[in-house]
Amino acid sequence: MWICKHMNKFLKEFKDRGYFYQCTNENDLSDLLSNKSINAYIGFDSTASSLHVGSLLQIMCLRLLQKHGHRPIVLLGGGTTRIGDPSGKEETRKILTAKQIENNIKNIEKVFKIFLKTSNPKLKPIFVNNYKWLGKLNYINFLREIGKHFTINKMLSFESVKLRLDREQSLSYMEFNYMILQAYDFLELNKNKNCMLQIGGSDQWGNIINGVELIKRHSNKHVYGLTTPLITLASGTKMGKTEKGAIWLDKKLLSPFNYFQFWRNTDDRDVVKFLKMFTDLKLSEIEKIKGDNINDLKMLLAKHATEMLHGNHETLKAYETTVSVFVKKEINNQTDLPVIKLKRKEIKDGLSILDLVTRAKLLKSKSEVRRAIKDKGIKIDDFPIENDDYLILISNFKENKNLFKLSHGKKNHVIIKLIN
RNA sequence: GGAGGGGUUCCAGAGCGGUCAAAUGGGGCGGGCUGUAAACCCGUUGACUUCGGUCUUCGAAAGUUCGAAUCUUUCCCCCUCCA
Repeated sequence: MWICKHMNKFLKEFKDRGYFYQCTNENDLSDLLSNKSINAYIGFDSTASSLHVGSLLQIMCLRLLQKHGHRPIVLLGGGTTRIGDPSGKEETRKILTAKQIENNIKNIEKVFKIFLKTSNPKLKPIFVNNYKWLGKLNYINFLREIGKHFTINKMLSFESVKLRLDREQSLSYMEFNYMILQAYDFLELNKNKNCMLQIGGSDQWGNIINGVELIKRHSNKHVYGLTTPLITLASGTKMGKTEKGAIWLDKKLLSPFNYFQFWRNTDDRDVVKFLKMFTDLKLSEIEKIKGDNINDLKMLLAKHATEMLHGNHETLKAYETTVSVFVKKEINNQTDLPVIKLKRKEIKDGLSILDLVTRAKLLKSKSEVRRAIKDKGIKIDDFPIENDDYLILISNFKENKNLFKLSHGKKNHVIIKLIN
């Protein structure tokens, strides 16, 4: 434990928060981080139009870096996304068009501008797109300058490659080159942005090492790699994707209320871990409160996590909606729940509950609604609908209230509002 | 190049001429218990329905048959073994 005394503060917190998986030359890295302010990068996939919580740990790493006076470089892979990383993938990925990728990058940048906002110009994130250099590569020069540093023997031994070969799944030459390109990215960032460290998920270890070694051979400089663990939930699934879809970090794709609910519904066993990982609460503080009521902790987690992404105002709304839906069981106009508007004339002769539930997107088909009704799973203001021939009428709207709550199960609610 | 095995509903995986919208398990969804947990228990899990049924699904196309996921032919794709 003698190392701890000297351990760099950033690294210490990195470990204490549970971000650490492995790193190259820890002692040297620790010294470097203590002695000066460095630039460090993480590459993000640009295959989707936004990021989801699966990338949040990485983002938090950059945030922590910034907090300790280092500057984050965000690499959005316009070049490598055109290739597709074979790591952890069983099949060749779909190739996106240049236009799609550019749009994705633009949208993803917004996420970082939120999480990495700072008033210190020296710590502002640097955004880079590797298409800028990868797109210009000259094949012959590249082979001579970079390719000579890679042996096929070694490349074949990488987990990502081995897996595909062992299973006799095809691995295209294009994908096989992915790791070289990522290594080249690091070299490029080292040369032009003085980047000394690459961080990534543990599945990126091989790719990161390649970069570290390439820089050593090519430029005779020492740089470092650091990886984070793959987070699996206590329930055993991967973080970020639920049955209902990905937990997007974009309110157009997932409302702040649903984002809040995602955190509120964290498994008991993960709560303290997530408080450390995904909030800015001090570790000493978390130690103090970790024995508190588990549901209070979940609310705290949800509040902090949502606030970081969606801001104060949206979080308050999400919080109040949560309280009104799950605690007070009342609804009001200031709700974050989706609102479906009904015109008076639409319900004059009655509107089928089947149509209303599908229109509210609580369920996809009328058959599903019928089944749900049989199971007592469709409720209006918490009273289960008994029959699937139920009709919505003006009388459903109580006096001096022009709305009611329509629910599927305990967690899916929609406000139905009467308009003229 | 030779020999064989297979593609089934979200996934795994039965079915091998009618009783098959298709066993079973997982997952999902709903209900119960609770704490908007976990575990457990129950129900449900193609679409439309006037609840009588109707329509679309078993790799693709064509065919045999009163009738096909099940048989035949062609095509596409996977896998195992031998060279």
